[in-house]
Amino acid sequence: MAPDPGPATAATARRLAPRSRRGHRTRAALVAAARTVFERDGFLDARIADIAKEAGVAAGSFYTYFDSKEEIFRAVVEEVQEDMLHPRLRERLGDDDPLALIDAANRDYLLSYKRNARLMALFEQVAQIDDEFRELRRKRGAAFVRRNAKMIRRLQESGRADPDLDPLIAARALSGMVGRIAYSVYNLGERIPFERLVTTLNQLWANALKLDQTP
Amino acid sequence: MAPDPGPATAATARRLAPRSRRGHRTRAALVAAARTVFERDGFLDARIADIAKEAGVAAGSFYTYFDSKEEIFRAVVEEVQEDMLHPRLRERLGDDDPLALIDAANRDYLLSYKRNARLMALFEQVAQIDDEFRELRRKRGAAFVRRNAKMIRRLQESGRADPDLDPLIAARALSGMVGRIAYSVYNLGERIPFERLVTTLNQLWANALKLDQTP
Amino acid sequence: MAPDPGPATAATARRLAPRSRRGHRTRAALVAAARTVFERDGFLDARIADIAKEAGVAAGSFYTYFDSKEEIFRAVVEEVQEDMLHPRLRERLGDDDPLALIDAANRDYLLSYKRNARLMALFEQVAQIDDEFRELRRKRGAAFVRRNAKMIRRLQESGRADPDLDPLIAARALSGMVGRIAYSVYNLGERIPFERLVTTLNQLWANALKLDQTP
Amino acid sequence: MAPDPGPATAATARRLAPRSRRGHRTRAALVAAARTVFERDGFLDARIADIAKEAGVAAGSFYTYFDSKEEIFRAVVEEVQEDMLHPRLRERLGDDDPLALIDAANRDYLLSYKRNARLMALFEQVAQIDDEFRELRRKRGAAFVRRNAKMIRRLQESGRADPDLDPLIAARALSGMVGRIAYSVYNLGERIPFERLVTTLNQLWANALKLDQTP
DNA sequence: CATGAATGAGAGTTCATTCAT
DNA sequence: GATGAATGAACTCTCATTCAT
Repeated sequence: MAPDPGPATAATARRLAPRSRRGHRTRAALVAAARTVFERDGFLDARIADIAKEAGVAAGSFYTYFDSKEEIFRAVVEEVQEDMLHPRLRERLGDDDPLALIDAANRDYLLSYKRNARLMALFEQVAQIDDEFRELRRKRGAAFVRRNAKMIRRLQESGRADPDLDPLIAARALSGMVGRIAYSVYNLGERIPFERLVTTLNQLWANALKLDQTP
Repeated sequence: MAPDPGPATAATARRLAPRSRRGHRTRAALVAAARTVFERDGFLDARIADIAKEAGVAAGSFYTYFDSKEEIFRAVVEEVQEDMLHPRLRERLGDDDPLALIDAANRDYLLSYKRNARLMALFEQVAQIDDEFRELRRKRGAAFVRRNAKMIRRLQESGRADPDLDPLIAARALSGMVGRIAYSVYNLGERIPFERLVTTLNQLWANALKLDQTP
Repeated sequence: MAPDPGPATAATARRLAPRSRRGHRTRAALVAAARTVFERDGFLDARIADIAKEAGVAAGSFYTYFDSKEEIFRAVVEEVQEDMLHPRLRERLGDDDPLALIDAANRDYLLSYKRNARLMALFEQVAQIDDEFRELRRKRGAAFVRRNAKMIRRLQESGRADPDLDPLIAARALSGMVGRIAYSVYNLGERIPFERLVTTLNQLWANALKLDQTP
Repeated sequence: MAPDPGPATAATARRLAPRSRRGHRTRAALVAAARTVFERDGFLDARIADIAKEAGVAAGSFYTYFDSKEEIFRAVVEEVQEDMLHPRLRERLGDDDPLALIDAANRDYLLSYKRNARLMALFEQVAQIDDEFRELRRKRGAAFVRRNAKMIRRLQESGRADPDLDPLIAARALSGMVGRIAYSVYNLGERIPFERLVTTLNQLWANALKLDQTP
């Protein structure tokens, strides 16, 4: 399974939210432009002026809605949050078959990672630079890990998973495994066919937890 | 097991190497100062002037030996290479007990990561920014993965590991798992006691490969 | 006669042209300031910061309109182009009296050279340093030469000029003669009274072409 | 005829002249290297360090013999002086045939210019930058002009040249004509075959002075 | 609200010149 | 004399941010 992005961080908008319709349009244009520019140039090389130009507004207008590059980046990230929330997953949480659950989680995570690969790389980059985003990333990972740890613990309790494993560390390790390989494949360009990747990750999870040996 | 840093990258010094004893001292002072400043301020916030000042030389002297921050960073990384080479590992490559081998590899990797944690984080940061270092990191990882894939294949052939696993993908996933958790623990500050961590990783490897089911 | 500056080189402004009235004022102030500073300090010793200060703007504002010293120098030169275009000359091109034509050309050239002497010297200096301006100067000279060569050829055909002369080389030589002496007088300070200079150059042209011997 | 370089300017060596044989060798190597580097890179882009390297000596050694780039440039120029002095010309000064005299002067000048074209361009460049060299160039030209003016005056007195010409201005103009066209051909690359050039210049001189009409 | 020009601190970089060895 | 490393003043250029219109 994979990192849980957690609930969308409430945008503590430092600047006022737009009140007019025109304001909404401008703000939205800026956020869209920022995503384009960030994905094209990376966070560091993206200039405020470029974002404004891409949005078709004057440079100064940027500051009507955002205080800094970090702030608009947060807005961009928030826009993508929903897509990363794996809504289908929740429905299956009641599912009794751990293998099906693992498959769904891995599949969902990899698909949504693929859809937003460029942005995920950006997020990684910014997390290396900015404490706020590092913390944000940590929180997402932690939520993920918590959920997986809970699942492992439940499986151990019902005698379906290796009882010797430390459930929290295992959850961390296995979540990290999926997150890392997604990064390698969709951002560094390592070529692994999708089905093959999902299948292997499922096997590794199942084996690691000894799911099939303790019926 | 964990990423193999591979052989030390030859320093393609663009500026001339020092020819006098004094020059050697200055160059070394700069590299040491750079490590200090990078670890303190991060790569981006480190200024050439600060590195020079920390080394006790004039700002211009930096350019006697290096062309850029990237170049001195490379020199810093190269200095640490040796420590990351796990020399003990090779000796045990002939070892017949896969569990012992895995334990040694994980243990070595985590220890050397811990010793150079700050620098590893820096390396990660720079790899997110600079293509040259991204590629360097990729190469290290690939060497690691190759070695692990070979081991997995051998174990499969001798009937001691799950034959259904794709050895290359499994190697990638499991190597990534170790690398990622090392980063979490030693750079993001997730608290996991060392022995506990090693033991759990060993278990996860052993389970994932189904080492104990095919005697 | 003398070098033809040719049509004004279109300003391939690399930075954006000003869009507001204020912007126009600032840009114009910079160009004026540049001329002042260049004429005072020469091209090499002129610093961007001095030009900005002379224009009464911040140093950084220079880069709103120009990318380099070369570029603002081009703008300065272009501003002076018009004055160097000898508009009166064209009107007399139909003139039938070659002596009057030559007198007009020499007189016009020397007068406009005198008016812009400092700038002409600068232009010469920069042409010695920068290929773009060397080429620009070459083009101007060539246009001049072409025109004079055409005149010589016509005079030869109508039997009014020495038929033994190579018209192109003669045009080059005589054009160069005027250009060079203008430089000597107005930039190196060789003292020759204006009328005397014009008269002598006219005589030399007339004699060199043998105008008065072939009626 | 053409600019007279005048007598070699005494090198007011600011640094001591070399006393040892080794010193002589080093100094000579520096001057030779300087010529190479100047001709390759131009005066402005030539760095002291490059000259020293080209000479195969340490950067600091430069200052054992020269105080500045200007000073070593003067040494380079002085080395070439002799070649520019047209020794053959003097022998023919007694020659009675003005046409032969003019031909010899133009021919000699153009040939020596061609031989040292790159250096002449350099000299021109430096004269645009440095007052000392501007003055040096002016003096050379003046000597040339004086000699030609004297010749013109003599021809006028003996009734063999146009008596209406101002001899000094004519000398300046015609000397400049040759100097300028030599520059165009050998430094700007305007293509004129040598014999054609000499012949045309001779004709222009002869015509301009009306040599053949006043027997 | 939008505009787009102005600001100016701050970093990188060069290289002539000095000087201890 | 020769070496080559150290110096540091000087200058360019960038761009986030402000602000008058």
